[in-house]
Amino acid sequence: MDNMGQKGTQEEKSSDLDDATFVDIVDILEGQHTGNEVSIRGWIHRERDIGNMVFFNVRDPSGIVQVTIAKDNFDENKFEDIKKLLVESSLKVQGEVAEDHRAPGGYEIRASDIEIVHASDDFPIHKDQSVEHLLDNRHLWLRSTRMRDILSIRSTVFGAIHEFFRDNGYKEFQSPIITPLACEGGATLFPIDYFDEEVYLTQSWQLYAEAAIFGLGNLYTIAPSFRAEKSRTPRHLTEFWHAEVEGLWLDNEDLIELGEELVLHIAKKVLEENRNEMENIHEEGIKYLENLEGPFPRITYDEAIEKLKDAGMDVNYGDDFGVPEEKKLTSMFDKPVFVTHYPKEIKAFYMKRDEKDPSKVLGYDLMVPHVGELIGGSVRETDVDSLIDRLEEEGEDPSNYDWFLDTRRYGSVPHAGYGLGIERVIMWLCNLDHIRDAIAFPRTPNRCRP
RNA sequence: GCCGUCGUAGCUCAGUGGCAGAGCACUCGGCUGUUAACCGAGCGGUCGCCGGUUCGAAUCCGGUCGACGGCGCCA
Repeated sequence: MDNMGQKGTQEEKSSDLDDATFVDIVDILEGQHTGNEVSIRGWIHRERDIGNMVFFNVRDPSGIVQVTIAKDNFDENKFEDIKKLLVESSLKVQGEVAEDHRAPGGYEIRASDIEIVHASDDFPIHKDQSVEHLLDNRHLWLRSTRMRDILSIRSTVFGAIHEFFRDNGYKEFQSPIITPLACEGGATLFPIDYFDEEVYLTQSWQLYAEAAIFGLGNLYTIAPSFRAEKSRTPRHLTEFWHAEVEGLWLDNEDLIELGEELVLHIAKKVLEENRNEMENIHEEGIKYLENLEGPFPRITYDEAIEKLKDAGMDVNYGDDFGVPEEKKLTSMFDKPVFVTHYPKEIKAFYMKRDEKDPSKVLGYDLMVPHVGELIGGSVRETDVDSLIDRLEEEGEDPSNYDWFLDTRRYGSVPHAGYGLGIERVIMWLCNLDHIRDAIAFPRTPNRCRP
């Protein structure tokens, strides 16, 4: 750096921008710097040139403020260079902050000095944008205030999950991503070539966690899960972030409470940390979250079927709920709803049967409007012979699960756990039309780039 | 996997059998208070691809590829 070329040296001499202290734009908009000389750095969000004056809306990660550049304050060449800048050019600006009703946001910086950091090429995203174009240019669309807001909320959600489980004595445990095992019965796996052996990307951390709790105790994770299903819906990703938990000695009621408390904690943290983002993304959601408290309603599968029949829907005992059923059911409650005690035939092999009614399993789905299933959880089957029977019913070869079955051969104990789809939580909080906006670089059946 | 819609300029779209168009972006010119500024000019095309019908195809027909929307499957 001390070996810079001669070009521009004179300019740097007259500029304080190289060793300036930069302020966040949000603080200017909150009136903290009014009347003061400040420096900011960021990107040109919009640009208007009216001849002898130029207006930039400059964005940094905290906000957007108008910068006014009057020709009189700059030498002619510099002013011409500034006029030529395109949207998304990066720059440093020094100037006085003024409150002015003509400026968007009510404040502006009257520039006394500008350093062009990089003059942008013609930015591919303009005012007319199709879904396809924005997805093709996702790496650039991440600069939008919309994606910034959603991904800020996402960051809070991840933090809240870690905080909740750690505060409740759960340890973080990592399972392998590469695995020879299926886990969820129906879901399809992505095969990978592991030195000429076909193995898979994991669908779930659960089976490995069930082995680890016997030593470590209660566990959780946040990890990606992969599903090779060509699901063309607004609620599915092929790669999604999965919060999973496995706890010793838990029964179904404990597990319901653990799910409810997690969801309430996430909602509380987002309200605390992302009020501004929520106002931009889903203002009505703020009131909903403020009023959200436990307990959430709990109904059994049988009750759900009855309610749907009473509402005139054509459903029969034994059916799993499709989109129309989920919509109807969730619309009957003003909070997330737990549906418990599903028939064993429509649930995974590892779920424990209810002793009071062995046709049902001890587990639940937590459902919310617009998104569907947020959490799926269950008490785990602890009897090795029952597990083998269920695996055979699913057409699986129990010998592939031998190490897992060992967890039931050596001091088996009651335990339970659930999985939460984090993008679905974000979709619910932000009222997103599509789950792909809940993640920076979504992976769907038709798209795995950029 | 099934059903549907759409592929024309960098972007958003119009054109439905007879000269390839508009708005925005970009370039140039004008403008000292703009608000995704405005005014004038310019630049910009393998009409997704392959084949067929026709004197003539962006347009009609067959196929194919891609994207998007909905269902199913699941978190």
